Amino acid sequence: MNWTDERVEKLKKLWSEGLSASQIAAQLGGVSRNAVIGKVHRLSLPGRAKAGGASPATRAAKRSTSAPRAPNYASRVATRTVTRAAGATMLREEIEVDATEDLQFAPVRNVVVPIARRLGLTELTERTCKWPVGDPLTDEFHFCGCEAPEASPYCTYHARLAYQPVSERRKMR
DNA sequence: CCCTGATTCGC
DNA sequence: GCGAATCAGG
Repeated sequence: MNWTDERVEKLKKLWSEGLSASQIAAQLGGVSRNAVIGKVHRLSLPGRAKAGGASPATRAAKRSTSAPRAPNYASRVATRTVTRAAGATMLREEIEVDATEDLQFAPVRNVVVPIARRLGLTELTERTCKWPVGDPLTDEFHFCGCEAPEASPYCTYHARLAYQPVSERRKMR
């Protein structure tokens, strides 16, 4: 892919908004984060004040991170690790109870869905949960994005919903 | 290990 | 000019 005017402008915009190089690369498509960084240099755009970790976006996200923890969060996903407050896709973490799934599958009340990272299709990696959430036709659509065990497309919670052993189905009733 | 931006240098 | 490889860091 070559740097058309449109792509360069988008790059400038996103970069000035504080998105990371990899995020920008994902949105532009067809380029690596290195390509983005290289281009940023060539355009002699202002670099980040401090390299590494704390980008503006990161700080902003961290600030709004102290959301109230859901009441009985630990019921069956207690061992889930939810430490990933930062990442390539630095999107605000949200505690959310997925009402739809509860109504559809869960017989047990108060089962809290793990923190969704609200990832877009392009931000998924090998170890992010690919459980789709919401209507793909709306912009609310995203993926769970929680940490998934190696070789699994879903996090432990969603894997249960995806692959239901007969034994588990009985419990569901 | 995950990620970040910065730099270098062959193409 | 481009961007992969590498470096340096959280």
